[in-house]
Amino acid sequence: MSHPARRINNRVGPLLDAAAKLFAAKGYRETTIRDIATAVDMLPGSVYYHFAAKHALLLAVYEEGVSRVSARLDDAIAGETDPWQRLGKAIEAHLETILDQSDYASVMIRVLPAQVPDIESELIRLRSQYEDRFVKLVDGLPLPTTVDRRLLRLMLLGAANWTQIWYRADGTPVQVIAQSFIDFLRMPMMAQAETQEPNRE
Amino acid sequence: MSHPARRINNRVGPLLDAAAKLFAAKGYRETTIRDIATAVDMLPGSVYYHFAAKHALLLAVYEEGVSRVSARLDDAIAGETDPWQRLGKAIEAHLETILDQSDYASVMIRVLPAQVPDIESELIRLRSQYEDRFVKLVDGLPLPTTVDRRLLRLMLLGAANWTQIWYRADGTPVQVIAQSFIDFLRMPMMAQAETQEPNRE
Amino acid sequence: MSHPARRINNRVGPLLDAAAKLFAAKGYRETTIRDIATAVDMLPGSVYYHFAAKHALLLAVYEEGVSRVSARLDDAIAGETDPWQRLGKAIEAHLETILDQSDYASVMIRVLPAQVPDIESELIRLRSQYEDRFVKLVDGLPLPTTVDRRLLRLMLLGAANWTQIWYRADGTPVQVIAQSFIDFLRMPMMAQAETQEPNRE
Amino acid sequence: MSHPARRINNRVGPLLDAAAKLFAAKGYRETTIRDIATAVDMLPGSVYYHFAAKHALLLAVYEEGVSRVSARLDDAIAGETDPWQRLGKAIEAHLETILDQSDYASVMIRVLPAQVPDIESELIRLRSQYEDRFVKLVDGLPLPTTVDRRLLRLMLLGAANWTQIWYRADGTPVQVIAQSFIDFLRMPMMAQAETQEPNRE
DNA sequence: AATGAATGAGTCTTCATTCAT
DNA sequence: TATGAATGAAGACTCATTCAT
Repeated sequence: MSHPARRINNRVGPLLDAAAKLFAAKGYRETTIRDIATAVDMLPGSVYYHFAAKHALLLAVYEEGVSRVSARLDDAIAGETDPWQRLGKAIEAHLETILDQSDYASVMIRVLPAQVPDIESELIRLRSQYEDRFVKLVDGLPLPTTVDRRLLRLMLLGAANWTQIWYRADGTPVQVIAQSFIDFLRMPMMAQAETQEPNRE
Repeated sequence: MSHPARRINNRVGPLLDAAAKLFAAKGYRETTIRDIATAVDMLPGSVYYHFAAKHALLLAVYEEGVSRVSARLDDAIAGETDPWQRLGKAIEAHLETILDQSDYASVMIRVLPAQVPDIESELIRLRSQYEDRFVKLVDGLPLPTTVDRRLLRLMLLGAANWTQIWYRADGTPVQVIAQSFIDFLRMPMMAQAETQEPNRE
Repeated sequence: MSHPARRINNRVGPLLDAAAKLFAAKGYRETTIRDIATAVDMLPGSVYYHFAAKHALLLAVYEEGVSRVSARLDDAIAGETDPWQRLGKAIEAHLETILDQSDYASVMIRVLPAQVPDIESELIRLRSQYEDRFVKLVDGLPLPTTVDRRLLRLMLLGAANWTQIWYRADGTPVQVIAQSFIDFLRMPMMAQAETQEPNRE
Repeated sequence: MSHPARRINNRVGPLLDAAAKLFAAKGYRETTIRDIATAVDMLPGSVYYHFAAKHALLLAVYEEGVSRVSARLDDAIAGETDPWQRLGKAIEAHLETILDQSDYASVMIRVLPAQVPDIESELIRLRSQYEDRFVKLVDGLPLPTTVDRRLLRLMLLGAANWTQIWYRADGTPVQVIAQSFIDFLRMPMMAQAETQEPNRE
């Protein structure tokens, strides 16, 4: 009752949004507190009323980022039972979130924990909290025992994360990218290739 | 050969080496001119006798990086004729260079052109000059016509570049990583999986 | 009794207590309004409802400090008639108050008027209001006319105030320190020394 | 040969002088890097070419301060053999240095180690390095065994250091102050007082 | 009586860069 | 070739203070 409208007129939300957008677009070091403050029409010093340090802002963004991709991913695979379908949906959700839907999630991929020593361990923890989902997803795949599942996961996730470097919103749709990545792994390229180039051995 | 004048002055070499090592280890923004100068027992101001700006150092490193991976890659695929073998060797050379052998090449992967607006376009040009090799390599692959070769290349290269994030020198050997990446694409996982689940056709 | 209005509001007391404790422990500059507010479970802005400025808080603490040491001292010498005894008791009261019993009094010794230009003169006035007692005390001493009573007082008070720098609650008791200081002045050290080293001339 | 005139055009000297003067006059916290820089006609940032941090400046001042008072004191007592004479000369040297002759030495007395946590221990070490001289000086005194030499020293040094609070260059000369402090301790005040007021009871 | 939210002036510090020597 | 000494613009952060509610 004494704080009926705690959320009203809350500047923390916009502040985080601005931080997320800028961290995602320019990187952590390249973004200044002034940039963020200006974006929400504040003075630099005022930011410190809400966050004790620049890295506290990043941490909050990271947490929200993890929270969002995680939720999005869990949602996406909720209905699926086929292991490959599940992984496909997961990658699709991953890409959609980090490329299109959430600056928070983008930051989580773009900013490396090692760049912010003050909170490196927290950042690492948050990241793996999310990436663990892929461990399980890949573990669920019906694969020959010879396949190194860890490498498979790292390959897929690496490829997905690297899309941040080349993805353009006006190019190949995210869904196509995601589906292609999965297909590249599932489809027997060699076999097909051999069909193309009949063996004459 | 490509830098005849550079050999005349024996300080430029060490300077670039130091810059490459530091850019690779800490990143561009995180590395100061003083860091680099100190590493070669110079004073910050002295660096400017050799390079007009910090970004000129980066550019030189990038050039050398491209030069080195390119040479290494060309060398690696020189003897190979089989398209998949060629790509495999290329990825192996790529990974070996950026992970183990050359700080110059590491920088080329680690430092994003957009981080250095002053020379962004040159950096992009240098990158693609190298990556074009993979365009050709993937084009050379015997693939079903349905395969989007651009996406295939981006996936493979993305996965390869992202290894910088998780690779540890005392873990899985580079060659194994490279070969696995190729195998994941060539081998019909679905089919194999079905093999695992014996076909009752 | 001396602050009838102050009792009405029960927040001013704790506020001053906290300010006194912090000023005494860390110094004036080193203590922030937030430190003080936090100590009484308030917000920084709320402090300004009670005090117009940080230095107003200090002034109030100073006043209370002077009031406390003065009362304590007056009390201590009330029954004494022997001038040296009176001085001894005074020093003892002084030390007890500034070292052990009152953060308010500590502040009065620790914080120099010159550190707070806004209220420098008030602070000086308050200090001397207290120190004047020692002027009288020393004036009351039966001393050779050659003795510069001002210097004697300044020496004694200086020595007493400086105890703040080295005093530890678990070391020499305050009473012993006070008595020693007086004894050092009264006792004929030279003569005693000569007694110790009997002249055998 | 390559640095024949290393000391020529040296700004470190003036810089330290300015720092010492300002620290002595206003205190450590109250003095800004800008104050110091302005005093030597520099920009704030330039100070950092010579000293890595504000507290590094203070440390250098402290060291020089200790060095100066120590030398001055050692010099002053060099010729003296009588223990009280030696102590007297020492106090005189002490007071002259911290009151009149050296801002460096003043700082050493004025700025408390606890005010600068970063270098607190070094500051304490430097202080005691100097104060140890007084331990020896007081130990050398022919005193009744009942006298607590530690307290005697602390009293004397405390009184001396506190002169910084009240000393005015146009008042009692330093030599007189020093001599009086010693006399107060040596002379049998009680006895003299009794002489002055012969008991006729 | 107190709070939440800010302000703005100022703090120490960093760092790419310059330039006379 | 290189250095010593700076510059200046910017960076993160601090803190006493204000004020509408």
